[in-house]
Amino acid sequence: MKLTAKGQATRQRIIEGAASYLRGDGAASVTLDDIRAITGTSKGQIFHYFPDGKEELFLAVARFEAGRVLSDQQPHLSALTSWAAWERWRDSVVARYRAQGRNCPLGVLMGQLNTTPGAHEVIGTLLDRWQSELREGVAEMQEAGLVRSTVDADRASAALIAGIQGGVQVLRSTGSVTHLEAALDLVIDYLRG
Amino acid sequence: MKLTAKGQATRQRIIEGAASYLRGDGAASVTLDDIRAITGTSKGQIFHYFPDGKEELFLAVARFEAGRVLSDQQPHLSALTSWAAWERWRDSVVARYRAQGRNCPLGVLMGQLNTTPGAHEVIGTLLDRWQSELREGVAEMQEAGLVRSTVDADRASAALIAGIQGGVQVLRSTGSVTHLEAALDLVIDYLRG
DNA sequence: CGTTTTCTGGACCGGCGGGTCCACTGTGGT
DNA sequence: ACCACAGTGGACCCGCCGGTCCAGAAAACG
Repeated sequence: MKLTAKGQATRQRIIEGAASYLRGDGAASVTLDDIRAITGTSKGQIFHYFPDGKEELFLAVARFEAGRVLSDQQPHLSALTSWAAWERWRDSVVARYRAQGRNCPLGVLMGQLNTTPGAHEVIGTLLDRWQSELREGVAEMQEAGLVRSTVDADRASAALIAGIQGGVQVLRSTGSVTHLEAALDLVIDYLRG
Repeated sequence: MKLTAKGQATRQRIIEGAASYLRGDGAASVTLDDIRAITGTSKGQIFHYFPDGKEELFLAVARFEAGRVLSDQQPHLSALTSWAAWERWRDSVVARYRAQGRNCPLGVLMGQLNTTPGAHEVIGTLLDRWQSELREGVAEMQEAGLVRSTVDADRASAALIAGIQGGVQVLRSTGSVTHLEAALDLVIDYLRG
């Protein structure tokens, strides 16, 4: 499908409008009609830019949001070379999710995209990238002699990912970030030895 | 509402039938008609036993499943008094979720019950109970001198809960239990000092 | 027994929401 | 200027699904 500049802009407007809607309150479930209203478009346009309909659109939004998850942690995530940097990263993660509160755009999206292969792929890619940045950070700390070399960087980064995911999940049901903080702090303490 | 013995039995059949259906494959979303077919009942019965319809029924199923989550960890969960006991508990959790695989009944249920207060309450209660058993276990280990007293039992149990939740979430998207294992093992290592 | 209450089956309804269609309006290229 | 094709609006369709209703079977109760 050929897209002119105008077309590109509209397509992007749909994706970002949907994303920003999901970031707001009261977005337990989303319909194409919601998105149409919010983005000031029409059914025709939605199916013009996303011929496969809901799934294709929602996947695009999910990819967009997944990108934000990582970029919101920058520049800290890519430079975990000192304890101070780790702390800054930890704080940025907590701040981001505290601000997000109970509304988890990706969570809602995953709930709607009922376990389609594409949905798994988006989440899988996100977690992979995320974890390898963390693993890299741990490895660098080890090379600098700041983390004992007996620590398994793979396992530690996996535990961080799990802790964050779980912390966010708890945040979604209880509205509290204490679990997220506990998980992050405990793993960092573990790395400190 | 008065329920005869027969009525009780039917009601329970509906709940357990729905639960067992959710435990199986291909249950990305569930409709009342699915449940009707599976449990060999009729619309009339469903609304007879669950006058508030879908939400009431699904909450009942969620409570049932939440109970299973804890009872599946027994007797280990309530007797975390030695490192061997902790290992047995860890193994039982991993085994349970490995067997469950990608199908997370509670996860699906939460996806359908769109953030109703009742849903949060069920999850909140489950996590509270779970975490206090763990905190109790950590405290007992400290009293026995097996865990250093500087460890914050509250934080450690919160981190465990987060790690488990996140591990299960990763399992749901990737099909792998490595994150769950990493989180559990790292926290237990941390407790060991 | 009879009667009252519970239990069961299933036809039916209404609206919600994804998806289709088509006519109309730009816009870019030659 | 024209034409082909991208972009836009919105009416319309239809299957799904939660929920209603009622009639009849079956218990419980006196």
